[in-house]
Amino acid sequence: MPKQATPLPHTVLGDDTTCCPPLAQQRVPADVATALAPAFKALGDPVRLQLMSMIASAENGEACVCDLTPAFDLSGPTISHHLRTLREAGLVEAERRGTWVYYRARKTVLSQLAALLASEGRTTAP
Amino acid sequence: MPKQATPLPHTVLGDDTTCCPPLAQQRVPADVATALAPAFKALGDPVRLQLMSMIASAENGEACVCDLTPAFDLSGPTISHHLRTLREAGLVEAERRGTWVYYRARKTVLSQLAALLASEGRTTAP
DNA sequence: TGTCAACCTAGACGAATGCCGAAGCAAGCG
DNA sequence: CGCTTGCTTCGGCATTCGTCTAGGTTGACA
Repeated sequence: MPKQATPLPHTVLGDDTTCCPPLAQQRVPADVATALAPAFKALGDPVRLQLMSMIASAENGEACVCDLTPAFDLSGPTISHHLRTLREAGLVEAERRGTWVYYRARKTVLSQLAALLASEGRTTAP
Repeated sequence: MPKQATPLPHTVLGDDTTCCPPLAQQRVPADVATALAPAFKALGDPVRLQLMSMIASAENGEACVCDLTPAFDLSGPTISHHLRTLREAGLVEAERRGTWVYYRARKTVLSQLAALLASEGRTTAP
């Protein structure tokens, strides 16, 4: 019975992760770096960066794979593979509705990454 | 005399790149994605993410390699290779002063990446 | 000048990545 | 029921990546 109710077995990053003292303000510990690096790695490919943008900027916050795939000169399986990478990095989540699969951006995670890179957080508490 | 004053031949990203309508607000064009992806890829490794943080959060905004290397269980050349990757991604710049080499974070670039990931920019201009 | 220390470059090698075609599920439709 | 369409998974290559050891190159100092 390896079939269990494990809805999203991947998803390393949680929505509630309080992981975000700006990178330039406080040294990132090794374990945090290990947890966050996959997210940056997932964004470190032009195709995935575009996919991420297309999903995040889509109309209802979600995009159908059938709209994403024809935007590239790549095979369906390859796009699927990139989407899987984004999913496993915790950057998007997928949902099947009828025939089509929709991807939604996890904006909380994006915000965490943005906060980590931001130079000016609130540099000094008065 | 192939020795020329070529201080930083790599450095893809410029300080003045106006590359940053938030990813979730407007679809990232292919050429922009191609230009930015290497920066994210460079951050997509735990060691480099820590290096980046150590450099960016260092005292005078710069860190000596001699301080960075012993912080990891890795050989000197490996650290040097990671620093080179960060340098070629335009995230840091290096300078030799006497015996030691100092790395400085290019905070402008970091801010650009942060702005790209930020969900809330100023969503609608009134 | 010789020597030492700090750092980079060169070359090698196993592991991971990006890509594809083929095959497998899932939904819908005849 | 079977066929078609949408998407994923599987198995395979060629390429890139992370790491190492060995060998420079640069600067300081006796």
